[in-house]
Amino acid sequence: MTPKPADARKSEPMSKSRLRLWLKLLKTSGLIEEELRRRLRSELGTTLPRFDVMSALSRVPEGLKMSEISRRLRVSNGNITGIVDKLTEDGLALRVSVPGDRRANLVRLTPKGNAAFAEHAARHEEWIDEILAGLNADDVAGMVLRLDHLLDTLEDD
Amino acid sequence: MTPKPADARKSEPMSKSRLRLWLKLLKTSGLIEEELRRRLRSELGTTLPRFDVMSALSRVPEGLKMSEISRRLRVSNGNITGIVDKLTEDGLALRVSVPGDRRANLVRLTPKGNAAFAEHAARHEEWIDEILAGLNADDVAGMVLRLDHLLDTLEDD
DNA sequence: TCTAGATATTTCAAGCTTGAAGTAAATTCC
DNA sequence: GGAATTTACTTCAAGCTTGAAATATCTAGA
Repeated sequence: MTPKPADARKSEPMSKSRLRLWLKLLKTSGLIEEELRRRLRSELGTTLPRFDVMSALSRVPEGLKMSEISRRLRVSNGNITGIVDKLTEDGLALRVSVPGDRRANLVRLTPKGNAAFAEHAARHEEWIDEILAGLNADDVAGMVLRLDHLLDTLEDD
Repeated sequence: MTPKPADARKSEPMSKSRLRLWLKLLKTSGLIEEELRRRLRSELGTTLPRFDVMSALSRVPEGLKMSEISRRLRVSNGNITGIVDKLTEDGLALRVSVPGDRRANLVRLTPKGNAAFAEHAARHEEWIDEILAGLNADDVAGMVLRLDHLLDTLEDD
């Protein structure tokens, strides 16, 4: 990790600088994610996966199919089964059968789930604001531009 | 996820744009990480945590203490115990006692471990180069600048 | 010396995650 | 209609991850 002089970097192969970029990206998102997990746990008694599922559900009052949740969150079906089970045990979500398709369920937040998530989402937004407080509007806009470009290149497979 | 018109964004509170930035950052690193995990698994029969531990060990031929590995990788001590156990079972790493401190062990790559990691690291670098192929030298440099700035603000706690 | 505290590691329970295999129901096509 | 395929979901084993508790050892201070 000892930084080389700037002029040495220029002659470095692209693969090395891309690798360095990846390591920085990973470190950055890991640090932020770790902080969020800690706060979700200690201040709200929940976890990031549950927060993510509730977040997806909160956008669609009529509910989402299990497979739709896993598609949106990019995680496996089996994973969602377990998380929705837990949310259901805690009275935050429920499964509703889909008329005309006995294979599927719609998962929906309960009123209790909605109230809990409203609170969680507000706290989450405050935390991000605090964690990223060192970035001004230009920093944020510049970073978003770069990330959009990167996401574009990633998403055409 | 429906994008608002650009002029609507300007009046949006900073907390919202910081939140959007975080979601993009998370998505980006998640997509790349997922691809790396898949390839480590299918092409090299290993996992990201093992790769990370071997990577840390490969930089220090004389070995690292368990606690030093967990500090560098920012994961818990108990976690490292399990991963080093597995690497040891596979003959890729070994524990060496530290003269003068019977509490600690140095963990070291075996010759087999070194050979395996050299191969893994080369493939890993190729994959990153391929995954980030859409970014040219300027893109990479610009992104690194932004990330360094963000890391600076994160690391003064 | 003795003892309080710090350090190094392991163990454990609980939870997340995946990919594969299994069940059930719907759809397509001959 | 009936067989083959696809879709929806659950179950399971294996592995990662954490935080807390348990051991063992070392270190520093009274």
